[in-house]
Amino acid sequence: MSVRVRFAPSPTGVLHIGSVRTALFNWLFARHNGGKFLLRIEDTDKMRSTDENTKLIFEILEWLSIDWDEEAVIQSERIAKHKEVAENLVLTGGAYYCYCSPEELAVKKEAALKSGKSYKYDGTCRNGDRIAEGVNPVIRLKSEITGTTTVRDLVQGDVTVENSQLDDLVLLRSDGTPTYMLSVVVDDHDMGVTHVIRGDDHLTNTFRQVQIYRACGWSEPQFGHIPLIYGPDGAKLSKRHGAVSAVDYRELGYLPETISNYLLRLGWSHGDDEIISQSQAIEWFDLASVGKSPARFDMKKLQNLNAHYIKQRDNESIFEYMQLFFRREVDDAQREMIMQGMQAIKERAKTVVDLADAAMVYVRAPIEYDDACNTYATKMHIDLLEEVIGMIKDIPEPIGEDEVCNAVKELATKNNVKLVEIAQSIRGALCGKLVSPSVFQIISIIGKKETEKRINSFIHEKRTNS
RNA sequence: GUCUCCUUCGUCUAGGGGUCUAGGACACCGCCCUUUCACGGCGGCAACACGGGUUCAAAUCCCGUAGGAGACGCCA
Repeated sequence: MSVRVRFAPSPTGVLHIGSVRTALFNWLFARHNGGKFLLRIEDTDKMRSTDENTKLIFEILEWLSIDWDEEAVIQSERIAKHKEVAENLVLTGGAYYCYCSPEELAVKKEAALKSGKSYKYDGTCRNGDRIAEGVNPVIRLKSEITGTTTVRDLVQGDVTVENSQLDDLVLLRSDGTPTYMLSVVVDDHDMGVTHVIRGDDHLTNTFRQVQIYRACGWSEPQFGHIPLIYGPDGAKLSKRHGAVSAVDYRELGYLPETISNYLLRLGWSHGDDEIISQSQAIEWFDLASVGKSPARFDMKKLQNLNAHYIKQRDNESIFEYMQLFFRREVDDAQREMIMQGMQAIKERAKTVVDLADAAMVYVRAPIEYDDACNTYATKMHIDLLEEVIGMIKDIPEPIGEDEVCNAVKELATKNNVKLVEIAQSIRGALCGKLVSPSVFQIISIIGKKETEKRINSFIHEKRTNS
């Protein structure tokens, strides 16, 4: 039987980075096994689901080159089917109507909590002999109360629980809508899902779901519960840890290949390999190598990987991506200059945002000067800059990097100062800060006129200030 | 509280009885390169949670303990 897996996100919030990993693992598993990767949007909570979130799910998957097979299933369109299954189950004796009101249940729950016991539905209506007038009943599963249930989990191994720990879960709410537990089982069955790979927060739900499969007389899929991603403090990754949505990472300037590679290595490994391409991932991926222990999200390692993939990308494609982060129009001439400086700025960038930022030195004069520049703006430096301007005038255009470099070195020797003194003051004048690619490279790219203009502005600014 | 799962450097991990004085990567520190910052190169620091077994031999197998996490909804 060929493999069919699914990714079933709920559009009640922005797609969590942990969900993205679940999608990735499912996709890799399907592609590795030559099976199908299906998508199902679990939008039954109409109050909290939004079209915007649904759109983002598609968008992020496409961004990560995670393609799905067949048409995405919209869960809310299948409610009638879920309902039918629940009602059939009542007919076959696998489920029953329960007339206990939420208020009654709340009282019992409170009492259980008070006496220090864990709450479980007590089965008041289980025999079907109780009907309360004027109450819309729910449908509950008549689950096994003796024996044990074992899930042979592909990641976690065999996990067994006493059936007495489980209670009769609600399948259909009093308003006639199906619960999550029912919907997942019915949909997975109807979609022919063979392997359910999801976060291990669902592991204990699995026992309940298995009971539903059995009550319906359906064969169960295989399960693989992968550990969740935690924040740096070891708790479930959440908003307070910073970026949690996949969209956030895109906006922070991370490349899709970075995200895939990083997420894959979180909890899964292939020997000592760190840099893994998508095709290698497909070739190597297996559930057996997924670790059982949860992994913490490490932003530093993500950045390092991103820096690696930025260097890997060709200039054209990275420029396209950078444009999302430019806060101004970039004309063809400017584009040309950025392209010339690309290699230099790629080496320094951790994110595409860094890259877009760094590219600005080729595009425009500094908007303001960092305080640090003052160290290289003493009278001596200003005088030296005057000389630099004179010196540059003598060099014919187009001005070469080595030429300026040699000329400035000569100037340094002549004035008996270290090269760093002149280079840094030029840097301050050209960039407004003391960190940038080679100043000689910048001069050769932006040209004589622009160099002169920027240095003059700097001199003017620093003279009037002092 | 009950149930379930987890536990190797700060972090991600390799390892599946002897090849482990525990390997790699990120981070950190130092040196080299150098006009700054990076990049790159070289080197360093740093871990088998604890306690009992089993065995000639345990990071590896078993049992406890401790710690952590998740699940216990008419949410998904």
